Amino acid sequence: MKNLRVQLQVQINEKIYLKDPYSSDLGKKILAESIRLIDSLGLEAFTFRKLAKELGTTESSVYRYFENKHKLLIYLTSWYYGWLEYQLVFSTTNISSAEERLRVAIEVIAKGISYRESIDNFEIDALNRIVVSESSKAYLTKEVDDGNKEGFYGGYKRLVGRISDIALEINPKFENAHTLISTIVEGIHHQKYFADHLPSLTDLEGDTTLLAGFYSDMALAILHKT
Amino acid sequence: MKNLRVQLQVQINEKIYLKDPYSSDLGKKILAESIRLIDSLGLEAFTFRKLAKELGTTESSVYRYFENKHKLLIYLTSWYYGWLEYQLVFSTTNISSAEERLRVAIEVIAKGISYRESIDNFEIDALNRIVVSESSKAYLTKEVDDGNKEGFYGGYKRLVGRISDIALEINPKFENAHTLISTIVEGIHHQKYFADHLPSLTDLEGDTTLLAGFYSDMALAILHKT
DNA sequence: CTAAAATGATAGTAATACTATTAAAGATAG
DNA sequence: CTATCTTTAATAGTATTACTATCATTTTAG
Repeated sequence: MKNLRVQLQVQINEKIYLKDPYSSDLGKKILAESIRLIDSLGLEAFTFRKLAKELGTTESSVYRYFENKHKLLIYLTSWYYGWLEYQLVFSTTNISSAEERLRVAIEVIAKGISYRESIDNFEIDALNRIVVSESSKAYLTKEVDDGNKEGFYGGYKRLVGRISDIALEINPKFENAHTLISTIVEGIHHQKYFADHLPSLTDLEGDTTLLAGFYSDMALAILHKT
Repeated sequence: MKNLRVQLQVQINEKIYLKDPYSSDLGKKILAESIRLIDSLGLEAFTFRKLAKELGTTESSVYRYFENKHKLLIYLTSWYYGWLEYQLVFSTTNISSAEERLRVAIEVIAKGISYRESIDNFEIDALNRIVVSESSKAYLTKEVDDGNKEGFYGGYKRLVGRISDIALEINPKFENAHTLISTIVEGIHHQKYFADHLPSLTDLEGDTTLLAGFYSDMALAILHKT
């Protein structure tokens, strides 16, 4: 096993970008800095002009990589879900119990990406926060159907599909696996946001273990009931 | 009982608007037309200029009522949740079984507002769609904490609080009532959206009875398990 | 060393998100 | 019924956003 070096790369749908940001230095800097800026300004106040200024480059250079900030957001969330999928597969192989695998899967979603897992020097905490507070804007738009046809949401769908399969192992007759899992994934994000900003809408305080515990219990309760 | 006439009015936090849209004809037209326009253009492409044009009035007149389109969105969702709260109270009084009340409550959320209930001549279907696809943008913003301090999200919180109370009647020891209910309310909206736009993330096809059934079963499963 | 690719510099346009000012209409009170 | 107060309309203007285009310069790869 010596000298085993794995080049791990999240595969992103090519239609999301104009030019692969991983193909150049500037591209990678655009990703890293946009994570920092979107996190600090919020998606609405974030602009390519501000991004370019932070990077000491020009607007037109940024536009060479992404058509607009919405596509960039889709890129970032796709990257995130791609990474989580890897995380998920990695953490659940060799666990024979489907119930245990479901618990682990939900924990992965609740924990998000952690520092030691990340290869690129993105600010992972910031990316986690972006996913919590901005990711639903990636699909809550009038262009969702076109984007869906182009496969922009494939990463998210695959993740939900994979966990749904685990749920179906637990109860093959359960008819709402996708509904259940997408509810849980969205739920985790919303509860984290509520814990930080609208605490009367939640009982949790942002503790990811408790959060994962709640949703695991809920999933198992309904999977066993039906 | 003859001549019983009730003036039903949803109470809206005064800080949301600059001038009460219910206080004038133009104000009411702004509400009605903005519902139609936001539904057809989406929030991003919706502007006060376009709204004014549709109404045959001017931008500055619209700005006299609302500071910006975000506040207008908050107004519309507050109105919606205020109405739903009334709906909820009305539909659940005189039901002695807490379980049955929870089922009815979830059905109310899933069904949204229906035509015969509406007093103002808003396009109710359009408002229901706006809530599904735009309402989370009302709080997913950098200004959420200020807005929360001003009480902008009171309607939503009260609704969740009320249904949580029903859940607690069923199981007084349940510690995650708010988490459960806000998950369900958000879940209902997301599942409706997924059914229309990202069907592989759901198993339901937009049938509100099935949707309500799923979430009721889920709620009761976890309320009884714990 | 040269060609090709990538970036930088600069400019420009249409639309957005407002604010301000003044004129005209409508309602209301004495 | 007129004076006045409020509301709306008309017009203008500003800073910013969201791009697109062009061309010069630098970097990189063969």
